[in-house]
Amino acid sequence: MGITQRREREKEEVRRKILDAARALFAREGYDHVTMRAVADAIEYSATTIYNHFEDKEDLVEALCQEDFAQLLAVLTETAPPQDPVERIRALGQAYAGFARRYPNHYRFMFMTPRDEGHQPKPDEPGSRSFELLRDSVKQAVEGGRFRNEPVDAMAQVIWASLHGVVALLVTYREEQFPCVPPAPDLVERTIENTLRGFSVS
Amino acid sequence: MGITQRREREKEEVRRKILDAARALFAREGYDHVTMRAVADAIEYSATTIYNHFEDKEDLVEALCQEDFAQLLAVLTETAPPQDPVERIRALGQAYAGFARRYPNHYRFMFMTPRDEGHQPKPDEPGSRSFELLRDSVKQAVEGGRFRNEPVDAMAQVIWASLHGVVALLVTYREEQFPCVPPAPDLVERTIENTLRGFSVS
DNA sequence: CTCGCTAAATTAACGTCGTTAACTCCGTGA
DNA sequence: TCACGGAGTTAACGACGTTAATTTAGCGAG
Repeated sequence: MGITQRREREKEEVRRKILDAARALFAREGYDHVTMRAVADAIEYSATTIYNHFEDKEDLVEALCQEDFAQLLAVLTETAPPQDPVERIRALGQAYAGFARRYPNHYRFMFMTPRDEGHQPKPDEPGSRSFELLRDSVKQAVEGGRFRNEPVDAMAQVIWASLHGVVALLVTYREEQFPCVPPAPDLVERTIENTLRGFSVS
Repeated sequence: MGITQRREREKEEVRRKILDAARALFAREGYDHVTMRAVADAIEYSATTIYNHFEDKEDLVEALCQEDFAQLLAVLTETAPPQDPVERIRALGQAYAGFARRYPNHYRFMFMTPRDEGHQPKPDEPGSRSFELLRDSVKQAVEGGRFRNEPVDAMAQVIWASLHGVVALLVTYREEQFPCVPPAPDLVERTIENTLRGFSVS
């Protein structure tokens, strides 16, 4: 009686194929330039088959996005985290920036594309978990007297925002497209350092 | 013999109508959701007329974008700039953030949309001029001993990046869509303050 | 006055996109 | 053996950006 199970497994395989093909195309071309037909072509199915596995294009990309958040969380946790909380925030920032620059199109959709109105992240989702990593480190930095005594959530958000800003610019603009002057080669590091310095007790 | 001049003036009027209608729609709906046909409908012309005035949709939005950069520059310069350089950076940041939050769809296209590969800003363009305002203030802050003695361009970029980060997040996500915790109500101010504090001499 | 030219505007159409409807095919269970 | 259900396909719809062909209007030259 494992028939329906085999059916489900086969269906899951096709779903995986779609997701993998979509991710490859998506990482190379970006959301707009990836068509449902192109994804279908890549796995040698007809375009309408995708609609047996996903509601629509947004649903497909949303599923992709969830996996990307999981991968980001993996990147943030895989390297042995330093004991020192400030050092750990530094490492988290570097890993975060590395992920963003390695997968700019994914980053664009994860953090630079408006979400559906109804959608809101649950506490156990990888996205929230990633932020918790940062928040916990900030909390420890405060408790250890390394950071100023300000609201932990707000400080974590400021750090995230500042870091997001620099990678968002680098993901969006080519070097020669920066206004006035090209980006400093160590702009990411400088932003991380300045943000940490701002919160550190002298 | 002012005939050709009148002709040009009339043509310019239509161009203005297109730009104004496009801006209104664009500010409300965002780039993707504004169609050439909708713009044409709004000014009661046929869609193809737009192509007598603009190369294509990207050219139209690019022209719009140039005007928006000019308006941003106006916003940044209209209020009397404080004498104190650090205070001036603060005021610039507040004005910049205010612009972004008042015109989120414009901000999205100005600073969050990849540019054509060939395009690169000229030094006298409003975009570059705006950045120069910030850079000059940073330079004065350094010379006045208010800021650390680090490369001025890099510091200005860090400030811009950090500020961009916070407004980009606020422009992209609704309050309930932030991971884990909703955004601190004064997140913009906190980000500005922390960034300035990071560069200030103790 | 009229003819022909120029240029702006329009209508019609093309190719592509996301998506839906109708149909085919096939393994399964009665 | 046969009806069922679901995965997959083909065909098609409506909307989009854009282009080609056509119309229209105003001006100068004969």
